[in-house]
Amino acid sequence: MRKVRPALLKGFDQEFLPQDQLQFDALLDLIRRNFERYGFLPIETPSAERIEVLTSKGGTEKEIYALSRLAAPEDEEAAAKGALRFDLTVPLARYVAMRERELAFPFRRYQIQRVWRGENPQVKRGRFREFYQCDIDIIGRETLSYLYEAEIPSVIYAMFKDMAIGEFCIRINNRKLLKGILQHFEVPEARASEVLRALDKTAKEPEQAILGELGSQGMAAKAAAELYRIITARRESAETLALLTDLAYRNESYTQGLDELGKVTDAARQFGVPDTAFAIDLSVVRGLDYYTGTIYETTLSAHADIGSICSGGRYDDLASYFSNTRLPGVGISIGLSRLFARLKEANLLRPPPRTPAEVLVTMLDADALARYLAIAAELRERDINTEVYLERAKIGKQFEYASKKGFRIAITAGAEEFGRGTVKVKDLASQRESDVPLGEVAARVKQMLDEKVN
RNA sequence: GUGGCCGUAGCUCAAAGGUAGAGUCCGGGGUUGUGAUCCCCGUUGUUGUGGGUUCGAGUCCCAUCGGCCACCCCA
Repeated sequence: MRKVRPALLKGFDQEFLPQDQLQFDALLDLIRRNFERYGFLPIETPSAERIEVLTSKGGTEKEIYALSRLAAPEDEEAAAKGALRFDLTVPLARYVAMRERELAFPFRRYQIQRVWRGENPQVKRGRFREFYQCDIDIIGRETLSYLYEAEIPSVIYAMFKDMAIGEFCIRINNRKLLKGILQHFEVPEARASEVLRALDKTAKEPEQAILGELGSQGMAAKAAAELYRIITARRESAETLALLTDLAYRNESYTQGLDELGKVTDAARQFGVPDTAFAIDLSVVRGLDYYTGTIYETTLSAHADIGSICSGGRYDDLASYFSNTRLPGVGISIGLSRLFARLKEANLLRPPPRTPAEVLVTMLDADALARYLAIAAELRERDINTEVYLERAKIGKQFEYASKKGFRIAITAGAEEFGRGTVKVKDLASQRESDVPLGEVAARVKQMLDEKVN
């Protein structure tokens, strides 16, 4: 029979060997645990949504995968109603708009699910067509206190501290402030997004390249240089605020943005985020379509090349396309697939357990199966994850299996041991083996496992 | 979508126009009931696909498909 070549689809290639999956799951669990610590509630939404819901914001068709059956007749295909979601924010907006009357506001939810984008994948940078996002958002009804904007850095801080992947910096900026600055430099509205995009590259590109870009957007050389200087000033956040206050640009957007930035950073400190972990950074631009106020971007201090590991911001009205109620919100997103890929590449992840089970009960004598199963049952009763080797195989092969899979303890017993009322308990790492009376097996295994942790 | 690089065993790669190989992995063995080392044996290929040049093509030429990288954008 002709075999089908086992192969994956470009960009749909994130599957792991069990050992890597365990490591991935550990990272996911850590993120979830921290979200829950702050009282965020879990939700999931369907993988596919109505096309008009997904495209309500416009401009994203290119990367959206539409749904259609393989055997669909042409007319049906043309009428495809559904498509795979490309982020978790649009589905959230739809979700909240649909359930406004049942939810408790401010609504705090976390969502950890896959999303799909038809862009060119770049494996080395952790970019795929199917990937996990971990989002938290806080949605208010009509109003939402700036204090929630200050709470977000606190969640980020707790989470990445827990991850123990080195020093990181939560860089904070404000879209209104940026808008005010551009207004001051008389950048026309139509050119604003191009200018911001250019400023967003200050970390990657040399000054000359950016000044050139600003010039081609119509800025005078002197103004461009001045703008560049302000945007790239790196100071303690208090100093940056003082500097911005001194500039005293006279427009509403600037004044309001500066006020918000001051209040949010001040409050973040009260939430316990140390000054070493955050900074005001005017070159952070982020999500031009979404955010209207505070924006965040987090990077690792020792691994700038990894880029942003978590980003988000405040928006005035989440569900304006779906509801008349004004729903302001603030949230962040972690690209988990990307984060995992990059952290693993940089060797920053803790090694995972090699198997979820700690004990392997070998089968030396198939006739004694009942006794092996009884030992395993007793261990599981005591919350010790245990596997029984059920294939008839030479004992050497069973130990090889135990070693490869990473069990910590193997239990072996045959007629000889059972005759004495004992079993052999072996620590696989140290290769030490001892006889243990049947009644004490669980207690002894538990003791060995506890010792190893310390 | 635009530009550059690359397709040989499951994986990493040799073979510079003349019989397709190595390492690794995987499987078996090294006499009674103990794994990571070592030794022996073994499986694996329409050289991405199609055409052309040649006595002869993995190698040269053309086309095509696939992959990687950069740009755009973003997680």
